[in-house]
Amino acid sequence: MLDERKATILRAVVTEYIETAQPVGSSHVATSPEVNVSPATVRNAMALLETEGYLHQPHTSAGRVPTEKGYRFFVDQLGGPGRLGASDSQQVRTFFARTHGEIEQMLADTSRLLSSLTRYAAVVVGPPHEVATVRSAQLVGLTHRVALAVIVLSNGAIEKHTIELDFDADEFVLGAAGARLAAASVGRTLAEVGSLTPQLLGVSQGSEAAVDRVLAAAVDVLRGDHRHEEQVFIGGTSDMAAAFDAVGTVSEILRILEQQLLVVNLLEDVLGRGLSVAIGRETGNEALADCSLVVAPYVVDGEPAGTIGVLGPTRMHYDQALSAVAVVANRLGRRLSEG
Amino acid sequence: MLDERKATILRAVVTEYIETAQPVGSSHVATSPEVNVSPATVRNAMALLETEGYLHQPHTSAGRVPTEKGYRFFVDQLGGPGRLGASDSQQVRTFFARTHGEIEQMLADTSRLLSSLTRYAAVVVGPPHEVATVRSAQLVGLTHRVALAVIVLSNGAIEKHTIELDFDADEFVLGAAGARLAAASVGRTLAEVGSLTPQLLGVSQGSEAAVDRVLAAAVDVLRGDHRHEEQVFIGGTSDMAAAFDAVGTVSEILRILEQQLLVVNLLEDVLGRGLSVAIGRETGNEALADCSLVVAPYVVDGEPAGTIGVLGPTRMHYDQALSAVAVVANRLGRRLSEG
DNA sequence: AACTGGCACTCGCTGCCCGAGAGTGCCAGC
DNA sequence: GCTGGCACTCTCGGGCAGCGAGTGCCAGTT
Repeated sequence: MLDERKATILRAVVTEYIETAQPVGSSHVATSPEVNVSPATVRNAMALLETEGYLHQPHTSAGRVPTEKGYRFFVDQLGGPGRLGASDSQQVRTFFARTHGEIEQMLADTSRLLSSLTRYAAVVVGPPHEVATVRSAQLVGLTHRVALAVIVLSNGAIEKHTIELDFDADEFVLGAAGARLAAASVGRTLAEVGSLTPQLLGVSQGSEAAVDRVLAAAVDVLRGDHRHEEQVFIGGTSDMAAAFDAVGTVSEILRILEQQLLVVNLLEDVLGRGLSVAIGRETGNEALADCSLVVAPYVVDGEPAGTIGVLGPTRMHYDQALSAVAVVANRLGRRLSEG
Repeated sequence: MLDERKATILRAVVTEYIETAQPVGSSHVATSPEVNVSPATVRNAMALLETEGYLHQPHTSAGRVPTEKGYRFFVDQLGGPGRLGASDSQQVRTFFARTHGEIEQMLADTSRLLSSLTRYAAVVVGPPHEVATVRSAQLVGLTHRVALAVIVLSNGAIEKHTIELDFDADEFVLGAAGARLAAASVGRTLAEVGSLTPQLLGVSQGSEAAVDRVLAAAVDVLRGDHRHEEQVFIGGTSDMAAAFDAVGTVSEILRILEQQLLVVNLLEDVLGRGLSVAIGRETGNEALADCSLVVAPYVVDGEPAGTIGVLGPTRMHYDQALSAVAVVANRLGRRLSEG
């Protein structure tokens, strides 16, 4: 489709534009070491590249700027993530050697790591709580008619839900209900717990009506809420902002990032289309027309568990971003697998 | 200090500048209804206001712009928060009528409410976990040598800490240790639990050495961590961004907001100085020279529990921001008091 | 046939000038 | 003590020229 020379020239234009953010002209390309032809030849090639849709000319007598198609070619011919620079990979190594403790803290720190590596905004989507199994369940009374269901999951995450009761439940009732909830749910996933009602209620032996009512309320709450549970951690918005020059664009992007559910869907949609890079409108969001998104899933215990990604301008350093995302996803998955 | 006329003129300049972001000239001020003197008189007054440091002239033959001192006068003479507009106070009312459930969710939603009311960035600092008392404590095993201490507090918040053990603890040991931890900590504050070691270990009766070791590790972790526990929720960064015109400024502000600890200290420092508005450098942070901060504490069960605030440009709508912050702080405190 | 050098052309950018307009300070008069 | 008037300052926008980067095309060379 593109012969070797045109590919080289396109590559040079994209690289240069990513670096300088200025339209790049033929003579500049001709000085590049990989291209040893005259500016005139470059001009012919660039004119062709423009008619084929890889480049765009803001106005006559300006240099060329890559189109989305141009970036797409550039990214495709990179052929997957490369190796990380020495200091960066050192940073990743020490980060994962040092980090420990709560999973949320770790994911939040990971988003900071990723943004510090790439200098763009980083998104880390936590593992969905559905796949983890329940380790412990407990009901704790807060006020007369409000109790808290606290469920510890096998990956160290905690689900908590307030339960509003329409009657006073004393400590004893809550304790009994909690014990039965625990007995019925430990070892199962939250989804299973949610669809557990009939059997669970069937266990009723002492048949304290109050206990049954508490249990019903608890399971009800758990069933209702186990859907939008992916946690999202976003870091490096300041770096992202610095990469754009219109404050309006920045504001729009921030508005997107504020809607966590939307961000999760965005990443998973891109991943679902089998992409690891979405360029401009490929993200499926008009407001991100000037952005690119680099994503990767991470795998915990052999199962895809979550997604991480980097959001920057279309003129991002794709090679760096790809390697950083790949390495971090890999290490994060391994770290979470060992528990 | 300022006679009535100069005060009126200063007020008019500030109001006008907040509205238009353009330097305001004498003739424009003279058309304002509160000021019925000629432009020439206004000019004299404005020249004085400038020498006294309330106004600044970007260049000869431009209008005047308020200085920090000018804004300060303006804010002081507002004399506290006014009433909220009808639709805004309706929005607050329905928000607090509808909201329920987890405290974190409520605080996060509150930050969104506040940013939607003011169109600036909103910061909500959660209650410190030190003051709440422990309702329930539990140890749950995650892997062979990692356990999770789950502590439910009276305000519905949850503290969780991973405990890394240097030996294998079975379910029985964890259960026993958890029970003793619960017995010793329920009803106390986390700070008290942290300084509890001697007595707690003294209770040892069955004297299982493993149980004691787990307990020691647990208390150790709890003592170490009960300091920086205020959670921070930030909303409306996109609105904030839209209020500035230099992308560099926005990026710097975002960098501040990304450091949650710094934000907490910022708000509490301002509050500690007895201010409810910090203008420009009054915030104590050079990077916020173009920003103002409106803060208010909220009170739960008669005790100051946390802080909320709004961060916008120095030319913010102080009256709106003040009322919004005051009303939301008030309602939030009441909402959290009733549990 | 393909590449190259040369050339004419386009067009944005910069600097300059100039006039309009907004705003000021000051002064004399009421 | 306020006001109208006036001269002055300075920004802003338009118009214009020169520069330079960049282009397309063509004829010549290999």
